[in-house]
Amino acid sequence: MGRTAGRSPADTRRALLDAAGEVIRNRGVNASLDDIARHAGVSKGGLLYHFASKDELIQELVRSLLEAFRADIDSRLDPSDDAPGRLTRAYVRALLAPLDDEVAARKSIALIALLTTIPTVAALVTADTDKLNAELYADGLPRDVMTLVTAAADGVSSAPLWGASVRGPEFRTLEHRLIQLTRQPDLWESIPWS
Amino acid sequence: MGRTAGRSPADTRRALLDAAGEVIRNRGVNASLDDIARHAGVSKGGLLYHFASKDELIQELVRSLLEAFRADIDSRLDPSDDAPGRLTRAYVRALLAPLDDEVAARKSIALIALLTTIPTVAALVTADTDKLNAELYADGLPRDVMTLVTAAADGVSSAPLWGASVRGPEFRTLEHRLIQLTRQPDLWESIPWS
DNA sequence: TGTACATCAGTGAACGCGCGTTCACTGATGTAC
DNA sequence: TGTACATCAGTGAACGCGCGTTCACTGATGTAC
Repeated sequence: MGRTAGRSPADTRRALLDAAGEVIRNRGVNASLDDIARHAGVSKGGLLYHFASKDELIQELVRSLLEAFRADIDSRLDPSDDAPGRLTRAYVRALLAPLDDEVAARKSIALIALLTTIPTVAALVTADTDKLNAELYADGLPRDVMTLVTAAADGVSSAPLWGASVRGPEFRTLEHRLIQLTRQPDLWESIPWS
Repeated sequence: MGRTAGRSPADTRRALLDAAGEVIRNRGVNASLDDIARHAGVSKGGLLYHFASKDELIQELVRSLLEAFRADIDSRLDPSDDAPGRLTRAYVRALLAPLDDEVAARKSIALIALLTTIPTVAALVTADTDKLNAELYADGLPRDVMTLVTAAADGVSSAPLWGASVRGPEFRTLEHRLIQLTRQPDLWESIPWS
């Protein structure tokens, strides 16, 4: 098993990705490999044994974050729900879940946005976004309702980027309303717009 | 006037800030001072004559971006409109204005988000956000309507961060609907939520 | 079961390059007389 | 109006430090016999 006692290489790899996320979240994209490695209890050389370069580390980190984000959404799909809008509902739940949620995927949204600075990362993220958006558009809701609901969810989830708090009760109410709109899109469509 | 012919020191300073924005937008936060200076047609030493350090340059850049953003909102206030929600309407117009708008303020939202990585910048941005949010909360709309409308606007404006396009006609419709909700908040408040 | 050898999972020192910052110098404009 | 001097707005070479990457080495585990 090598020099490090008590954990498998796969554990070390995972620990390195987690450390990369945490350190980058705090210190920004130019956090040093030394910082990251130390955070995972490994030497810089050890980090580079697992990831051949900093680019590769970050690429893998983003991939794992995107996967976790998607898994978070999927885990919020209601198995007993196969009405139109079920994916949209899971999306809303995932993005509006309380920020102090223990699920790491939620916290990582800001991190992904941050990493998008790097061009190769941006390409990865765009591809993922396109795929998810296509699924949302095919979720069976009127396009305008889906657009409103996902935009509002995106807005709440992006607020922390600006330092705004979304802890107020109005955001819980908003979550309920958005979900209700996906269940009964007519509530929106039949508003007597002047 | 010094060595450079044809522009005042103030022009050079402005050119440096603009160059910093453009270069950082393309190359990320660790764009070099050399790149930025060259983009403004000045030597690295010349840049440092105007801004004593990279930190100071970035701080000033952010300050100018925040000011431009706020000026963009204010410029969209309708002088003939003093009904409740007038600031919220200007906010929606500013955030949903077509992305290819010539106004630089709109493009810079992603840039500010990007710069928020840097702790000192984050503090500046948070303070600005808090102030604007306080004004929005005091804009005379029911809190739930204001929360929905600004969240949706935030969501649309943050979409480019993820590589998503917001060019579709549904986003123009959304803008209209959000504005209408601020004019007649009862449209939302009187929905027969089950 | 013991021994020899290979491999795996690292360590940590050294290198080299990029970049922020410093510094000595400079040429055009403004001012005093 | 011409001359001397000060200042302003830069230039560009040099320095030094941090950080990504390389590299020679190492100790624990796995495998063959």
